[in-house]
Amino acid sequence: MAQVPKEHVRRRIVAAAAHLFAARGYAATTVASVAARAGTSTGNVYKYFAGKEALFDAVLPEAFARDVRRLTHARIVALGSARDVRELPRDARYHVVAGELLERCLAERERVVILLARAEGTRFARFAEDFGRALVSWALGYARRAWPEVPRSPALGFALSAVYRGYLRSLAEALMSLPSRPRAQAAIELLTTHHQGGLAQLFASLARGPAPRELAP
Amino acid sequence: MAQVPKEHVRRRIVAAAAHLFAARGYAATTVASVAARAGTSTGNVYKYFAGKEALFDAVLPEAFARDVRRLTHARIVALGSARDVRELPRDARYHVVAGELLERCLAERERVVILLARAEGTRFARFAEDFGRALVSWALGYARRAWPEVPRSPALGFALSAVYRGYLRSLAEALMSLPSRPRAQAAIELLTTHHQGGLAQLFASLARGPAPRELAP
Amino acid sequence: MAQVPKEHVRRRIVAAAAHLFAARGYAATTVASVAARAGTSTGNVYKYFAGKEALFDAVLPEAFARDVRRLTHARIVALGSARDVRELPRDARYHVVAGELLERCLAERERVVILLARAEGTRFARFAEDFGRALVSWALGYARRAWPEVPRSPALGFALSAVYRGYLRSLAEALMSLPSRPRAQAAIELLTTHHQGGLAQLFASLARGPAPRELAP
Amino acid sequence: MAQVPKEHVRRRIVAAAAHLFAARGYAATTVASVAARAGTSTGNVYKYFAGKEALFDAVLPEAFARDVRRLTHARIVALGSARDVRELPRDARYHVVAGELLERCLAERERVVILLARAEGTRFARFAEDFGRALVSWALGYARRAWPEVPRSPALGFALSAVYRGYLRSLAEALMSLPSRPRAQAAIELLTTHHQGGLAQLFASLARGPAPRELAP
DNA sequence: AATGAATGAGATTTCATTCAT
DNA sequence: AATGAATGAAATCTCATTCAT
Repeated sequence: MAQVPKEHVRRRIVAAAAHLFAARGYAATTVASVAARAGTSTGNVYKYFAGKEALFDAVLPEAFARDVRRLTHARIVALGSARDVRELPRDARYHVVAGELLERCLAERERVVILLARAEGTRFARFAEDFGRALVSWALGYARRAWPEVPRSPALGFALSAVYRGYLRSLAEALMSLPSRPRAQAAIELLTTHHQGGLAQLFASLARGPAPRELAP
Repeated sequence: MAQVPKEHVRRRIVAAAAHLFAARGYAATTVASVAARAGTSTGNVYKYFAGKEALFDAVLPEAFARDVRRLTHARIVALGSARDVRELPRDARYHVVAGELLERCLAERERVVILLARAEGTRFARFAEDFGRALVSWALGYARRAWPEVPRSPALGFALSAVYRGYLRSLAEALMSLPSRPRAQAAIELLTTHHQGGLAQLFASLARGPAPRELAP
Repeated sequence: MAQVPKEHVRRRIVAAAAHLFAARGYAATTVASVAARAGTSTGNVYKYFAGKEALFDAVLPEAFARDVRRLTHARIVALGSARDVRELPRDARYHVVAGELLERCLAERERVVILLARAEGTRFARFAEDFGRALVSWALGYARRAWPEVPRSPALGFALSAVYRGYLRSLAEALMSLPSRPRAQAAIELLTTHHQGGLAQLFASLARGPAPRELAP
Repeated sequence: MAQVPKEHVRRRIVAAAAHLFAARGYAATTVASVAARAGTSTGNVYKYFAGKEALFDAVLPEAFARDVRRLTHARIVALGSARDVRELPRDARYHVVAGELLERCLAERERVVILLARAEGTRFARFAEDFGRALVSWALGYARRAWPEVPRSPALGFALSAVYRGYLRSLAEALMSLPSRPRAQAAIELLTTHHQGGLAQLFASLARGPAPRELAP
């Protein structure tokens, strides 16, 4: 047998990498610093991972990004397909981030942060941007049912995408900064309330009509 | 040899650096690329600036950050001190980013972007975070006058700070992505509407009272 | 102007690399050793070449390999198409390596050596082997006209290919070891005499012709 | 723990090393790959050998190189001391590589290959070159008896040495590439025929004897 | 004795900074 | 003042060698 159980070290390396990637970003994190934080040597990291990229893949597998996308889409569809927000189960109301998605976000904080805000230099560099755009198109579909008069414009397209990206980033940072689970969840609910209140106000002002009774997702 | 006025070259270097820092971030920008874009040589950059950090200081002087902070604070105070939003001059209504601050943002897009979103690796790395926190404390003071029942909680503190940072970031990205002045301004107005609508909704829900007639800054 | 003419340094680097690649092989040569021999620093080598591979390409461009192949083929065709060796011009007689090919070999000794014997780790790793096989097939075509009874066998195929590769290698080494041009040329002629005498003997013995009267050990 | 006889493991390690050194060369072979092929661990290799060099010594002991040298010399002396080639025993005739030497070559292919062609980076790096020179001096002695007019010249010295080295290398490659014993032996005979025919031709031409009637390309 | 994880020196490559011209 | 070649420190990655189990 070897002197330390392999799996133990591997986990320590992945944890160290996740922490540092989330804290400083992929590019600014050196393999040496990961090794140091994991309590091992630079060379040894390469016993477990083929290289820095492979280490990143272990921290943030493609499947994770897929899940985030899928779960988010599912939430939007669920919220949007309800004829009226009042039909939604009480605690799901207004919340894009709820259910399984919320669980994942809380359980895998660092991954969410990296995916949404620290992926510079990786294949997910554009994820937040692309995802923001996708969210906008999903959300616009829903919004048009409530406010059919909402016009199209480049500025609006940009603003919505920025708003969604900002929302996602905020979620990521909440997960990052609030180690206690209930606090993180509370913050997410506040952020979502803000996000949706903002969208409602935005669409209402564009439609020049009165604020709708029920809010956008 | 050449009697090119020093100031001319210096400005070209600063402009090139501002552009590249804003586009790729401080760390990812090489001095060589700045020199190339400025149409001069690497070595010559060091005739004008002591090093990469000094170049950054020239692009984004402490005074600029101070101005952003001061002008923003002034706006918040102005909005908050009005007994009623209806007292505000018409076109300033609801807008944190307006007046001189808006002018500066539009005129010096790149600096704002760098300050709020591309400062990784510089002494402003935490600016957005700290600034977000400051905005929160200013805004909370105002909010408490309108919704005295709003409780204090770490989650709320964090959420507000995140919301403000997200707002600032969105502004930065709007400035970055929309080169046309009217579009950038339109996007900023939409972002501000969203931001303030969101805050109103957030405070209202916390106060469990009805949404107020007039919105928070 | 810079402190040293660029072209001068570039040439020194290429020359140093050519020397070391030829002496120790590509893989065993470090960029640092090339830089040292060129009288410069490791980092500076990268001002002139994108990397070790690019440096190799500069030392041994694809075109050089193509020329060696083409000129050799042309010689074999020229020799083989003569109905009788006695028809060949006096000084071309017997010589695969003559004319332009000989010139290139003498003028670019190190490149020939690298191509034929020190290319491990580069895209020319298999050049000598492939080239040997090609030479065999060209030469066998000619040989069958002179000795139609020559049989086919794996051992013969292998032996011919080895003989040709050995011949090429010898040429390379002659070029390497004999700095004086007349000596190198003299050695090449001797090597060619040996090579061709050996082939004649080989084919003759296979054709069951008489063994020559005299034999060297 | 395990009471596997030490000698068994040792042999497996040496065999694995011999195979890999012959296939890829000393420098390109990693100790880990040797261990893997031997079905043991890297660490354990160091229980049997002080290091990579010691492992090489075990694969290719000085005695082996000495034997190759001695047996070859003996063959040359035997061939050279016969007043006439016709006095030699039939199957030894013309063959430098025959008898015990041939046996050793066939039985210990890998070692011969390493010694003659894959010793880059070891103390035998120059063996082939030195050995070629030695062969030349032995052979020249013999040749002068048959062709007393053969002149001395640096080019001739070099050419002979190259020819011998090429011959040795070819033998090594035949041993490498032809796993079947009869084929390897057949190839060796063909290579030897070529080698000796070439020498005869070479000496004859130097002695101003007539060119042979037929010539290969 | 055996394992394979761990180490650290060295290789390639990048880039802020310096320096000769 | 201007140039861009030169330098050297640091990052990624490999591998011979050591060591805890």
